Amino acid sequence: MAVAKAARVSASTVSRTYNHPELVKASTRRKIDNAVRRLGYIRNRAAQTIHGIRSGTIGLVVPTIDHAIFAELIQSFSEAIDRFGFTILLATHGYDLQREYALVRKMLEHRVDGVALIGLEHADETFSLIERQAIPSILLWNHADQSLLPCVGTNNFQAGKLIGAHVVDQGHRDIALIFPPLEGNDRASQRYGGVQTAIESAGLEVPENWNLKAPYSVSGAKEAAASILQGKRFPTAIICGNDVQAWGALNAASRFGLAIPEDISVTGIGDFKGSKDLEPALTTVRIPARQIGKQAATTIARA
Amino acid sequence: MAVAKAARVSASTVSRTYNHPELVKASTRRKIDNAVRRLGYIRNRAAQTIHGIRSGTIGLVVPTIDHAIFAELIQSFSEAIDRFGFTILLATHGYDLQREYALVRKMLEHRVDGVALIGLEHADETFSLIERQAIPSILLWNHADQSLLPCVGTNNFQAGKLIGAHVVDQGHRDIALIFPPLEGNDRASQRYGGVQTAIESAGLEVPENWNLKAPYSVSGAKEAAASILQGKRFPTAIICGNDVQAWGALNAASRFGLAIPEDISVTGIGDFKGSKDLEPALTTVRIPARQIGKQAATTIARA
DNA sequence: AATTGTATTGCAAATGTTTTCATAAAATTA
DNA sequence: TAATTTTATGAAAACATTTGCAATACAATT
Repeated sequence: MAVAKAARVSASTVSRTYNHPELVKASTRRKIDNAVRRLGYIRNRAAQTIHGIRSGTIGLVVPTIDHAIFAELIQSFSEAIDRFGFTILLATHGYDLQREYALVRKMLEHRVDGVALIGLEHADETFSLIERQAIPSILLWNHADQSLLPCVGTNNFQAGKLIGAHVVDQGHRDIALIFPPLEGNDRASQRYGGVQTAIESAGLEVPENWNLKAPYSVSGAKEAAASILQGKRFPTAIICGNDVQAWGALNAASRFGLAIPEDISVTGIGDFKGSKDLEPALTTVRIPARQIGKQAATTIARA
Repeated sequence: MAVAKAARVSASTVSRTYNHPELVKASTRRKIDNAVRRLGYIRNRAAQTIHGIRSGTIGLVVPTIDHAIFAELIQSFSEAIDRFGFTILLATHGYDLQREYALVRKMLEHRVDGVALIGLEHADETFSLIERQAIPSILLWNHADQSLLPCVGTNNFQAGKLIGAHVVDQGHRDIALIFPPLEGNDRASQRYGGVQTAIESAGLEVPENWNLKAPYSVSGAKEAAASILQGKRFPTAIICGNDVQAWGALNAASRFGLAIPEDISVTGIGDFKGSKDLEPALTTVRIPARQIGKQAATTIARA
């Protein structure tokens, strides 16, 4: 190796200077340091990794980053994992669980020291892959006691039920729903289930044309809400699957000149950082993204 | 190697099955395939990397992810780079350029095939490191002709000047500014410079107590705006350094019962996806995050 | 001066893969 | 059938590093 040559020592000694400096004489260390600096040498982790030494990376595979939903989570996960000396290998699958499988495979090719995925629902191959490779893993954002793999997150069914019950308790009888597409998204599915459960157990029902699926974006939800508000009959409450869509609905209500919460109530479910500052205020269930990220990082780094 | 043993062939043949399958007999390939499946074998990229074969990773170092500013950029960059077969190694430095240097070093230890950074301003060591290691690099988000390294982004000075001139042209004379801290953030600095230039060249001046720096968050800006609006004299326009802060200012205005844009004008600079759907509408300069990400990915993948 | 102990370093093997070169086997041609 | 070409495979070196073991050097003790 070049540095060893330049410092006139063996490769072993260079290696030791990095990994067990106390075993090498101060003067030798200085020689090596100089050579390192002179040549601009940077250790090659790949070469370490094939020795079975950990790669120092954690694979993080998320559906998407740009909806601000996961951004906060990724940020806190990244910060926390960094403190353990790991770096994140990041990839997005766009709610396609087959792609997720392929991405996890790719992560394993890179010999990540662990994988973190969003949600509890994944392709069977993904589960068996993780199991066979015996790679530390963690599922984020959603929580269930009987999960196959370790998970940290909230119980989204409960969150949905909570918000549904809250709206019903406020006396609303005409309720509309705006949710994202549910396939491949167990978080949304469970929230939806929770909301429906709460509504049904109050003996209510959501009419077909008030039960909408809209794209996971402010504008998508705004359009959906507008289509509801255009009708001659109005709901008195719109329950949205998440804060981004709630924000869209809020904007639509403003556009129609409706006062919140006098004329209409809009609720979200809290995966959105800015929600607490919205005017008019949004009723929402907070989900502690930062805590989830931090806790997850700790769990997987210790594995 | 285990697979070679199990299939009773040499390691060379296994390698060829992956890289030059046409060179190996179909029957042998089948044997190897079976062994691979049976053992759940996954190629070790680290071992390839030490051969000088590319690692298939690009290092992306950003100030932060969770402000939704960069989320869209990261998303599009990630998608685009994925199409070239690369995976992202992601890290955040929290606007600390020394930390950024350390992170870039770490990326180089992992032998990334390229690095992408945010902004044009970086520690000298960072520049010399990139230069010495001759690693393909790209600077995102900001653009300048005389940049030391390749960059794709917008001219933030121009953006600032544009919005400043627009506000002045509308006849505003009492203008307040809310910007994020400028240290280590050349995007914000340049916008600020542009806005100030526009204001000064109209012969105007921003009073000290209307020229605020606030944290890069909705709530931070909301507070700052509130402190301005509490005074007995009001500005007729608030120019914010970015859309997140503009959103905060908007919320503050709503809280004070001010109508937009009749009573007060609020402008942002567009790094925020949902801005176009805000009610009341936000005046802003759009920055094409998706395009920047895509273009950057293409540039660096080709390098 | 001989012995023992300790501190420092190098050697060689190992890691998982790719690649070049050589060789063996099979197929083609004369 | 022999000679030649083609196809398929293996052996060995290379990549950058770590590590166990051996060797050397030096100091301390007897």
